[in-house]
Amino acid sequence: MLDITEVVRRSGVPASTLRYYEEKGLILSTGRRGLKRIFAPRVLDQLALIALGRAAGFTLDEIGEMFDDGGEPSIDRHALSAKADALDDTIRKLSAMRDGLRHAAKCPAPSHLECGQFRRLMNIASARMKVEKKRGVQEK
Amino acid sequence: MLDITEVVRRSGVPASTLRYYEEKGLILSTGRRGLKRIFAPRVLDQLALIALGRAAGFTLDEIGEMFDDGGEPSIDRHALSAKADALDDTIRKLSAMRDGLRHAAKCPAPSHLECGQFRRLMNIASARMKVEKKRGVQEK
DNA sequence: GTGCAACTTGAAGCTGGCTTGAGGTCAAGG
DNA sequence: CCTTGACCTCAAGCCAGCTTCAAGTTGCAC
Repeated sequence: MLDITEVVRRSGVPASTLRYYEEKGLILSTGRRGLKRIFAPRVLDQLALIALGRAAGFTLDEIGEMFDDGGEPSIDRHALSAKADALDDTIRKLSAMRDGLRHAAKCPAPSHLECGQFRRLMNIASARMKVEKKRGVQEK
Repeated sequence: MLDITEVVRRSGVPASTLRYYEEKGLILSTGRRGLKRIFAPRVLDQLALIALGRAAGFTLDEIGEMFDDGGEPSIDRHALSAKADALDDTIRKLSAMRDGLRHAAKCPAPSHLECGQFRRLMNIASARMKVEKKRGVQEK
């Protein structure tokens, strides 16, 4: 049994986040010592799985559905495939974008606007904007 | 010269967004007809460029720095390369994630937790979480 | 038994990129 | 001249995923 401090130390997840996850029903504390939450060691796996899900682009709500009533992971393999496909899609778009950026970086045209490839890229991006409702990729 | 309705129609960007961009200094209206904003046709290129930048993961502030005082694009080629590299990095991570998901989807282990590859993936994801301050990928 | 650091709670705040709403103004059509 | 309705402004709201804050408890060391 681990107290919250120990979970923070071993998972790297801040206490505030642990409380938030518990409130959301993603993890469960098994009791208290005084006020302090006590967690079963299993929570470390659950947190790793949450991290994985987040990295793969699942929302917390979606991740919540990946645990059964007992807190054991029971992941729909279809959902995994679907997410893999979605990732593939994202990857393709980002690759096109990367190639365009790379071209623009070394393109000899005086202004990027005079570069055909750059204009094509712009048009793709703005056409996507017209069609897509909401989709974002952040890179910090 | 285009009024805002025309810009909306031709760019697909909502009027509220145009006003927001103008407020942020990303685009400039060249005057008014009554109350209505009037834009130079150039704004369509600017909007396409903004869409491109957004799709490539630039923030609006970063995109703002890509226009010179006159509103002409003057993009630092180094910044483009750097962004391309960042995209590459993201693409690599997403690819690893996709492969892991795909494996998990067809892995015969009774629980994903018993699958070595899945656990490795989980560990990578949670290790990243410990190290990284803020990085996100949204899909859908 | 007392101090105090570390925990607790609930609510509010933050970031980015917009959207929405209330209330106001104006040009054009009838 | 008057209505209509598309635009305007400014402020507030929304989303996810947290973080931060103020105020309240607590276990443990002394």
